[in-house]
Amino acid sequence: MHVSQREAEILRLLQAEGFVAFGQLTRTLEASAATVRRDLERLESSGAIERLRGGARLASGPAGQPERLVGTPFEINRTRQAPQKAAIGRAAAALCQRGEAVLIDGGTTTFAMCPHLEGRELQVLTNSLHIVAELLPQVGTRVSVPGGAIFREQNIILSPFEDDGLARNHASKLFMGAAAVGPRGLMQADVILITAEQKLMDKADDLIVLADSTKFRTSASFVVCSLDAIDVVVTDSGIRKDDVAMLERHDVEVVIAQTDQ
Amino acid sequence: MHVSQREAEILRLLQAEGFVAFGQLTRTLEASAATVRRDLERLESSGAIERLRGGARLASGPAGQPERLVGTPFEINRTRQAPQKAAIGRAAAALCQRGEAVLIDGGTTTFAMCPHLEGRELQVLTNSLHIVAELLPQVGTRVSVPGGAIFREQNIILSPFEDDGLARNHASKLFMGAAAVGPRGLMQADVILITAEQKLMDKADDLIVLADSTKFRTSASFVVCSLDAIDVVVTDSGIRKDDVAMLERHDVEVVIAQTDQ
DNA sequence: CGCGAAATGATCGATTATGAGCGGAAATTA
DNA sequence: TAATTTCCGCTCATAATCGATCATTTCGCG
Repeated sequence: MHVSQREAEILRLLQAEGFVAFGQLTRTLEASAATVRRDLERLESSGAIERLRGGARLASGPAGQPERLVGTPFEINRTRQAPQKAAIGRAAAALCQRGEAVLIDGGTTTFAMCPHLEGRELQVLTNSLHIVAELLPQVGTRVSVPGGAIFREQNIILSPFEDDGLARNHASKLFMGAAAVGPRGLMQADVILITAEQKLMDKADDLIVLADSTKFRTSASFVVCSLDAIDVVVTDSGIRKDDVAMLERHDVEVVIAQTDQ
Repeated sequence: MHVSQREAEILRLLQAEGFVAFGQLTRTLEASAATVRRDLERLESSGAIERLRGGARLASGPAGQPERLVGTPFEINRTRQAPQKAAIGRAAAALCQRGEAVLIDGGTTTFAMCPHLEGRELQVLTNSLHIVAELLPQVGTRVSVPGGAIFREQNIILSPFEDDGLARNHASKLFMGAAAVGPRGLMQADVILITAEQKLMDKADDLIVLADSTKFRTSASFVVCSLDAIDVVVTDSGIRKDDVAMLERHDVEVVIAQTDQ
């Protein structure tokens, strides 16, 4: 069994149980104690897990919130392309004017904006409880949510009705993630997001899409809107020239976030 | 079972019951008395719990465990009358039919219902983010929220508009806390709660008030509704006979939760 | 095939968690 | 008040874990 296999297995066990005992790992991985120890060291320094005497558990997020939520698709996705998402989040946050009213759709890329919104005194409306939890401690930021049922899988609020309590709501910018972006437009993998996102789009002047560069080389099931509806795309330096050209042909402004720093 | 698991379980039991007996801990944790003792010592020195002869209870005072929430009115209030609130929460949860749609107003007493709602497959609508966070991990429970702005102080969602996205919403029961209950009716200390609670009352058939017995011997600034509007009061055995008589004169059913067990 | 780097396994001393036993303190009961 | 029960704090022995070091194996590469 190889390093990557063992690490994957450790994370799998952790997501299933929340905690793994040291002895259990040496047995299920069929590796020596020293090896397991080194695996755990590596995972800890990468920030994925937290070691305690006798075993390890998933790292509690930046806020140390209830461990109930770890192991969700959201948490797993969050670690993918993490440096790129962080850079994109910072660049997107920089687009906000002080005191502005903005909408932030759910997703791990838009979530990366949150740490950089502190002190901008924004009025944020979001359907993502992850984002709510992240923004709530920021004293200057005002947070609102639409009405509706909470979908556990995505941890977002969706209303089956036209009426979501936001009829009077309006914002200058809408920040939205994407499963994929291609010539046919912005795509999502989950059908229940479509109507919710279209409702949000009606409420905002500008649509700003956050998508790391891998999103341009893939595809997803459902088209949310065409490229013409997009005003700005924030991505990372891995984006290809022809994708930039494709976006600019549709009058989309392309912001490339620098991952360094 | 390991340290972190045991500590989490102790805190979970404490939240549900308000008090745990020493013998109960050794049995449910399947650990020796010495180990349980050491766990309690650790939790006590961290300020999370308070030990007393025969068991432990939640620390009264400004020292909850997630640092974020320390000092908030909610956390301070939560430990007041904790065993009584836990008993009231259990009794109130028992009033719910399987699969029922209920409204739960924010507050520390209504919050105490949450651990006992698991497995009842309820459809819960609440304006309290504390309750949302507590109910979300329960797989059978469906959670909805109204639209509106989030007030950091109370951690609840309030809408300044008539329209809160819940026009089509209805429930058979509304569970509500109170700052005080007296001859003039149900009282709250915070004025911004009044209109929100009146909106909720319109959506439910029955109003069930959760109030520990100390709430009958105090007063608060704002009257939300008269006693006649209340259908059931759930309280603890500390309530005085004349208060019970007062409630029954207004056709209020009184449920007295037993703290023991 | 040989070399070097990386990964793995084994060992040792130190630290820590756990369980059992004991004497004393507190609460209960007679 | 005295006897009894229960609980608490303490010590000690045992077992597991940890960090570090060193030998061995595996793998990649020329």
